[in-house]
Amino acid sequence: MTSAKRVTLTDVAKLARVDKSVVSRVINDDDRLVIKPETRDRVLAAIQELDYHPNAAARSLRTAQSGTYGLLIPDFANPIYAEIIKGAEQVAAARDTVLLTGTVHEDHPERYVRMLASGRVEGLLLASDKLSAKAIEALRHTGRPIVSVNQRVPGVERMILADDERASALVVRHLTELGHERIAHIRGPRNSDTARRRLNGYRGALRAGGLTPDPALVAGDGYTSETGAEAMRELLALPEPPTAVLVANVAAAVGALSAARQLGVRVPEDVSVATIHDIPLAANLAPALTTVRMPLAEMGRQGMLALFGEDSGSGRTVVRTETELIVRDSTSARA
Amino acid sequence: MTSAKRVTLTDVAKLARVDKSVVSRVINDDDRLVIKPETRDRVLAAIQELDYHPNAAARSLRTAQSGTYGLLIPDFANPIYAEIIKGAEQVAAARDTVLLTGTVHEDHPERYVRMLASGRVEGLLLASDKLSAKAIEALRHTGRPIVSVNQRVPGVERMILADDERASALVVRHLTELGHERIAHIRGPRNSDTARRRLNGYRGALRAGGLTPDPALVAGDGYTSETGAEAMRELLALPEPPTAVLVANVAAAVGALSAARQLGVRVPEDVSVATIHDIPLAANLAPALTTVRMPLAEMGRQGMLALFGEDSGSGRTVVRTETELIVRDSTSARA
DNA sequence: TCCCATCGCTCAATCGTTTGACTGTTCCTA
DNA sequence: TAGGAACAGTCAAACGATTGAGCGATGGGA
Repeated sequence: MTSAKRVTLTDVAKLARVDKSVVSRVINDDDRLVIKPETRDRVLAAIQELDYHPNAAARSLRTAQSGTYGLLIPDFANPIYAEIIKGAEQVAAARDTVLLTGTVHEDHPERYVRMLASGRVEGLLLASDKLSAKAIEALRHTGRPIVSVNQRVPGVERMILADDERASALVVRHLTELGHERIAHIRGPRNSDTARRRLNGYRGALRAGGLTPDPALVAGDGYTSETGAEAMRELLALPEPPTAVLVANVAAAVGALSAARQLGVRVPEDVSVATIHDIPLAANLAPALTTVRMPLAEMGRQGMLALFGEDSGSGRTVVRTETELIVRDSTSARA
Repeated sequence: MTSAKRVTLTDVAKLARVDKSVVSRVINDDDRLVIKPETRDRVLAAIQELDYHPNAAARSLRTAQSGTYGLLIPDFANPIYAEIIKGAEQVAAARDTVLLTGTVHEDHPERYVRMLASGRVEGLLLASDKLSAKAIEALRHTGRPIVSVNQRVPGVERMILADDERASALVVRHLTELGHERIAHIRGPRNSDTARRRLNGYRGALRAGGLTPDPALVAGDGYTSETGAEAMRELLALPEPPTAVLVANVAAAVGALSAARQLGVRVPEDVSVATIHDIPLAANLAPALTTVRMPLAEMGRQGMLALFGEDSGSGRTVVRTETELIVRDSTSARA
């Protein structure tokens, strides 16, 4: 009910019997301010008493800084973004800035341009590949810092990547150690940067293990359970089917598992399955999936740091820490 | 490279050879402005030419409106919030306002108070029960609109709820129709509003079906797979175990399923299992779970509308649309 | 004793928009 | 032909915080 109109700096100054500039400097710890302790106390008491909170708009207007950063993701339903968000939020909170997370709507790219251009957000973390080239150009044109996370985005100078090649390699090595030689790959979308890197890693690791990549053992073209199921059926229909499959992501792996089940092919007895991204779902499937944990939260963290210009290097950063193979029930020694 | 310092209304006004107030009124479609079409065209051309974007801070300062609303959730990793976010974002985008979604950190409730009090956000959608009573009181004290979604929050006047009682009832009816009579309930946390409502619905539906609720058949106290597994073990250890179980949420159901598997109890042959919230995971488990789809996106939508004051009623709103039983493989006729 | 430095503040301009009030033309109507 | 209405804008005061410059009083050193 205490619907006090609105408390401003002037109100506080009046109550504390000082100029509002003093209040402002006290709040902002301005070291050019020389002040008697008792005056400072009066100011602080007044702030307390009136429950004063600085107006964000006025502050932004004067300082040309909003203390807000944006994080663009394609879809909240995909749990890998939850991790990225967590890392980014952590850094934002520590820097006392606000993180504005939203999904990209392809139909309205100008929304994001406006947010940057109007000064509402100071910089953007791009974790989505759903933005068109011209939308990105428009974003870049605002002159505000933009950092991409988890994929290369043409035109964006700073990027934070996971070591997708190594993730694939970890799986392939695990499978070869189990005695597998016909190792297939269900790949992600052709236009996806991560999918390409995972494919590269798969091929490289095969060669490193003395095996020759067989083009017939690469199937699929998507990150959904439908494309995964379809690709699995293709592979299992081969004259000489694979004994193990590296699936590019968990959604596709879920599809692959159910396709195998429907065909009466047992996992891991008849075919081993492993995938990339250790989201909780992976552990709860039957059989529980062998996966590679990726440093998603760390990537969010580093992305945020790069936005602040607090990162070490320049250009591309590959986050290697935390990448780890998690062996569960979906892979076993070759029969 | 065109690093023009910063384009303001004054720049546009100069180029268009009018007063800046004219430009402002043109932009805001002020109907009190009378203007020659050719002048308006000059203004629009100047805006285009300079790529002018109104400064959000200045506008907020003057109008005392930020065009930003907050949505607080406990955890991005929980897919039910992805749905709520989707609905809320939709409305926000249609109203041309910005939605700021963030997770609640219990350690820093003043963060949210500050955001409201500083005028950064104009209102709050609360989808989290992680806020302490005094944090909520502090939020309320800002005098800004607050709407809770998916649960009752003491002190918050507007709330959007799903019909959790009915969801439980749908499952119980489905199970009785399959011939089950010993129907158990693995309940959610004691301090959770949704958990209580689901329990009530379960009891009510049993009675409506002519069955007497047996306290021994209610187990559990949590929404995690650990509590679900534990509760399932308890139930299966009963002298006369249930033939069907309604689990309060999917996470607990996942635990329940794996507990059953470990004990060699088959689902649905030996015991039927069903749960509430039709998230994608439910369809991908083995066996695929029978669930009740809840109107989460619709709740997000309505919550946002309530924030705008555009909702119909006052106080409590229960969203019934879209609630639907999805029968899959985890429930079958009693053996 | 005088001067200057330091202390402890105050003054006022400024950030970019919005908006109520106001001004100077035309034009129509009585 | 005077007077009011409609037209086509202009003026200037806000909104609330930040910040460089300024200014009187006190104290210390030469």
